[in-house]
Order: sequence, then C-alpha cells, then structure tokens
Amino acid sequence: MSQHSSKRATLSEVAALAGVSRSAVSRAFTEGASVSLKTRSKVERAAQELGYRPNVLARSLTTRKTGLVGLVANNFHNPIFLEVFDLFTRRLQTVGLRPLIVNLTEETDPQRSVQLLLEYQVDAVVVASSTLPVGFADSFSEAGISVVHAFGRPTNRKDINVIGIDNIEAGRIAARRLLASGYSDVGFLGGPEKATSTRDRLEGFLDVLSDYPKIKTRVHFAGDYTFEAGFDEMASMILRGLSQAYFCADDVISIGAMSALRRANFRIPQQIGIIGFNDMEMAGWDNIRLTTIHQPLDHIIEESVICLTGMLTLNTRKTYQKLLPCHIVERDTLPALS
Amino acid sequence: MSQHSSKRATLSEVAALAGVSRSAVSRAFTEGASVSLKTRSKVERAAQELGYRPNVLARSLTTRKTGLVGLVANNFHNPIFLEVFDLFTRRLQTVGLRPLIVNLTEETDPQRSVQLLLEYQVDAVVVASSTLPVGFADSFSEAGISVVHAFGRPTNRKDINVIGIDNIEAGRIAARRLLASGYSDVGFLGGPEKATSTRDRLEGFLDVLSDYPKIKTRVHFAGDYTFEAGFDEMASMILRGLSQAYFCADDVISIGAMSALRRANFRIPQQIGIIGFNDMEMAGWDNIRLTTIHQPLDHIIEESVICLTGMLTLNTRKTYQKLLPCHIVERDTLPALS
DNA sequence: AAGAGTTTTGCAACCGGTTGCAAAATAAAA
DNA sequence: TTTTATTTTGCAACCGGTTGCAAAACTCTT
Repeated sequence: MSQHSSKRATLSEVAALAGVSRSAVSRAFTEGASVSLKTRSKVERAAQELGYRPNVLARSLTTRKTGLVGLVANNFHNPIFLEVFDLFTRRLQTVGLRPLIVNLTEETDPQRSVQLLLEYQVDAVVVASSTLPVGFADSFSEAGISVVHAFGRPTNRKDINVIGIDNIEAGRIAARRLLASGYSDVGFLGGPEKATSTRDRLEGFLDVLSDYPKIKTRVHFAGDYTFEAGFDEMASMILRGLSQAYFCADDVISIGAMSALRRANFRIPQQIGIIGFNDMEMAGWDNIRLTTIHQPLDHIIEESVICLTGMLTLNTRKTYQKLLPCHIVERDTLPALS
Repeated sequence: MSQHSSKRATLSEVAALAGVSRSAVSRAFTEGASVSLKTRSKVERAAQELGYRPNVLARSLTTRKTGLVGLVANNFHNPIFLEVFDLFTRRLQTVGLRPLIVNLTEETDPQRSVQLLLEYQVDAVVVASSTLPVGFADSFSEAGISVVHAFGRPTNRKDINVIGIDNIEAGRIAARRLLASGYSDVGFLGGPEKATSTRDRLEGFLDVLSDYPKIKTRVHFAGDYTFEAGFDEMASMILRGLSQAYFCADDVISIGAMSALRRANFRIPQQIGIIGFNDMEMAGWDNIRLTTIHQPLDHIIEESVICLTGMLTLNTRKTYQKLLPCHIVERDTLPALS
C-alpha cells in the first residue's frame, strides 16, 4: 500500500519483511514455480507493503530473456508508418514484449545500430522497411538474433524471416486494373529506384503489359517515398508529356503527384487516372478518395508478431516467409468499372 | 575480427584471452577509468577477436543507469505524432538514450504501463500528449522517476517538468487573426472537450473576443484529434448554421472540417475561413495549404531532451517549465491580409 | 640505490535477481 | 505410528558486469 518515493524496494528487503528466503520471494513472482499458498501470501503482503516490483533487467541476466524487441525503421515521413508503429506497439504490448525503437537516419551508422541492439540484449529484431541497406537484416542473424523483416522481399538466406506482400503480383494487379479501364498509354511512378519494393512492383507491372505491345508504357521514379518527391516528379513529367493513367507505387507519392496534376488543372480521374499503393488511412479521407492497392498492414504485423513469439517460446529456428495477398480498393481516382 | 554466431562473449572470456583481470576489461570499456595503454590495447585486441560488446543491462545493475527512456503517447492517428516520434528518437539517440515506447490505448491500463516502465528501470519518462488521464504524469514522479511532460500544461506539482506552448496565448493569436480579417461571426472547433489543450485554447480565444461583444462567437468540439471527428462535427455544424470563419484546434481536424465544407460546396477561404493548429508537414502540402498556428515541435523536443539529460547527468531536481512561442503561418485558407 | 609520490592492477564484494540441489516439512500410504 | 512419496524451502552459486581498497608497479627525486 505505502510507497517509498525515493528508493525502489528489492527482493531481499521483501524477503526480510516477509520472513522468508530470497528464493521464496523470487518464486512467488515466477509463473508456475513451487511455492506454498502460505508463503506466497506472506510475500505478496510484504511486496505490497513495500511497493515492490521485480527488476526485469536483473532477471534477464539469468533468464536470458529481456522482453525487448528492436524495432528498426527508416522512414518517419510517410504517414503509413504511424499506422505501422501503432499496430506493432499494440501487438507487442499484448504479448508482453517491449519495442525498443531505432530510427535509422542518414546520420546514423547502420552497423552501430546493430551493435546497440546487441548491447541491449534484445530478444529479437523487427525490421520494418522496404528500403534498406542490403544485408542489413542479415547482420542481426549473423549476430545470433532472430530477425523478422516486415515488408521485406523473400530471400534465400535461410535464417531471415520475411513477412510481406508479393510486390510483383501487386504490380500485375495494378497493370490489369489500368488495362480494364481501357487505357492505351500508362505510366509507372515508383519510389526510390533501387528499393526492392519499387523494382518488384515495376517488374510485375511490365510483366503484364509486355503482353500488350500496343500499349505505350512509361517508367519514372520519385527519389523518395514522400509527398515532395511525388509532386516534383509529376511536375516534371507534366512538362515532358503525360500518360493517361499512372500506377504510383505509394499513396503519399500519389497524393503528391495528384497535387501537381490538379495545380496544372488536370482533372482526376476524367483526364488522368491514378492508382496508388498502401491504402493508408488518409487515402480514404473524403478530400482524397484515392483508388489504391490495399496492403494488409494489420495482417502483416499480426503475422510478424506471431512469427516472433513463435521463435521466442519454442526456439525453433524454422524460417518463416509469408507473402500476404493485396487487393484493390476502388475509390475516386480511377473511372469506375461497369 | 571473427564472430561467434551462436554465443555472445562475456567480460570473463575477454579477460582470460587478454590475460588480465576482469576489472581491467571493465575499465578498458569505461570512459575515463584508470588503465594503462598496454592493458587497454591487449583488451581491445581480445575483445575484437571475440566480437565482445558489453552487456548494458548487466552494467545498469551497478551503475543504476539503463539509458532507457520511456516515451509514452496515446494518439497514433494524428500524423503530427510521426513527426514527434521522428524528432524524439533522433534526439534521444544522439545523446545516447534509447526510447522505450508505450502506446497508451483504451485497452491498456495506465497504471500497468507505469509499473512496466518501472520494471524496466527507465532513467526517465517523456510523456508526449496533451490529452491524458489527469495525474498520469504524476504517478511517475511519485515513483521517483524524472518526468518531462512535452506538450503539457504547466502545473504547480513541483516535480513535473513541462515543456510546451502557451495554449491560452495561442487561442488569443487565433482570435486576433480572425479579427484582423474583419469577420463578425467566428467559431471555435476544438478537440476533445476535456483535454487541457482544448480548454486553454478556447480560454484564450474567448478572452480576446470578450472585448468585442458585437462579434458573434460559437463553440464546438470534435470528440477526437482525428480527421473523422473534424469531418463529422463540421458536417453537423453545416446543418445547424455556420460562422464565417473557424479556429480549428488541430490541423487534422481542420482538414476533416474543410473536407466536409468542400463536399457541401463551400469555397475556402472565400466563403468560409479556416485557421488550424500545429503546422504539421501535411499542412504545407500543395493540395492543402492550410493557414495555421505553428507549434515549434522541434524546439519543444529539443528542450525536452535537454531538460532530461540535465536531470540525468547532474541530478539536480530543479523543476523546469518552459512555454515556447507560437506563430501564424499564412497559407491559403484565410484571406490574405493587406 | 633508496625513498617518496603516482599510476595501474587484482581481489573480493556487490548490483538484483534465478535456480540446481539437498534438506526440511508436509501429505499419503502402510 | 512409522515409512515412503511429494511438495516446499533455503543455501549457495551464478548471470555479466562495476568499484572501493590495498598491494604492486611504475616514475621521479635526491
């Protein structure tokens, strides 16, 4: 009941007050340990009295489980990541894990970040990004830490778990949707050219279109998954001539691009059609209503956390690679299909 | 150079390999400890060889510093928080602190979250929210942990640090700006009615307007700092009759409200003027161009981290309460001033 | 070369917990 | 009640580090 504001109570103090051994106290606080009802209640009373809470970090020293999970991300300018953080932190919380977040900026040295998470003895690492230094996720598994790469691309590295979507198929879906609207001149506006997600979506996109040689196809890249990048790239495309419709490889890029189009007085979808990617919250806002490919964030994250807890409880090191299906959400930036 | 993939090397192993005592190794890894050049290099060589990295958690046991900082937030649906996270994680990283993030949802028990951070022995807690269970920040300082409440309201509780803005003054600024445009009927569209930020902004707003009894003033509240809340509230206001201009107490609410207005064919700013609050990244996007009150996020966060490191290094418990100035960013949702 | 002053080193105890093991206590069987 | 099986308990060692203290190893004087 009473609280010491200054100093935190320790195991020994509780043991002393309860009149039992330190081990007894420890056991009273460990699930499924052997303690009699009598001791347990003595301990609980004493603990209550002192406001005792076990020190997880000290405990981790012997149990070798910290409950910490590194959450590495490198794009804090795309609103989709707020949703990602929300979902990840919630899910991790409910399974008793604590996210230790690493913001991988241009200034931070990736290798140093790896070290850092190692020093904090994280139980596992979640890498949430589709644009990363190649081999970044690898360095964790090399150091003996379980990794799950959310939004990643499948790899043949046996010890990396990947949960994401089939970006190639997503590119195909977009291409087919544009074909269905009858366009004869379509464009691809990707994110960073070297990002695996960009390359894969482009591959699928071109894959479908290669069967329709009469349809003109243009390819462009925004340097970044940001509004400005989308805006700027579209602005320059306007000067060089436009296709009838675009597959923009990210919602925020789409919004940037549409903004540039509207500023140049193009009407969407009447003059130019747009299909985005991600289906972030904002895409459904009434002033945007972006037709886009839904990426099943919650599902991806759910699976990631399942994969993670799986590895932590039974420590089966079975590699887990899962690609989840995407689907189109029809809104107002492509003409409705009949 | 070589790495053990399976097992992490420990202090003792390094000591053995280097042929020195464990203390020597420890000292070689502690800034400013007494070690000869010779031993240091022996240790470094051995550490390199084994891929040794000290266990921060074990160290924290004796040093009583974990380098962990709890970062508590409760709104993952407002894009402004992505900026907040970005800035906080960056800043904390550069001063060698690690953010342990807590997502305070409706399901999570606030008291349990406090416990949790205590169990992890965080060095300090940052509470980043302007809408929180009253006394929430208190429970940390009661437990003997330094708290800084970013975006909070000043309090007379002596042990809580607050860094934020003067919301009352912000309300005044908004009111004066609307007056300057010559409106004779203005509205306030706040966030959650009980949030301190809402109440304060309203207070300032009404404070200025009380000097102009001829100007009609209406007050409304959106239930939440979200797009939908802004949209819905404005939609229902449209039915009940509108003022000429509104101070919306958050950008995302503003965007929701404007969306409802546009859908009802009102032209902004010609028919209805809007001034928002926060100046989030998106407010400057070309398709939004929201005139809004800039809240100095980066400055607030910089100060918060300074306050925090101050408390941690020299552990002066001097209370630190700082309100930073806001200013208007003129864009396109209010008529330009001559 | 001996003595004084300074720096470096290792020992051992400690931080706050957990856990294998054998002894003590309790419950069940005879 | 005694014997045996079972549960509960405390001891002591350990997890991976740090640190006060006294001894050891250096410098520098004289």
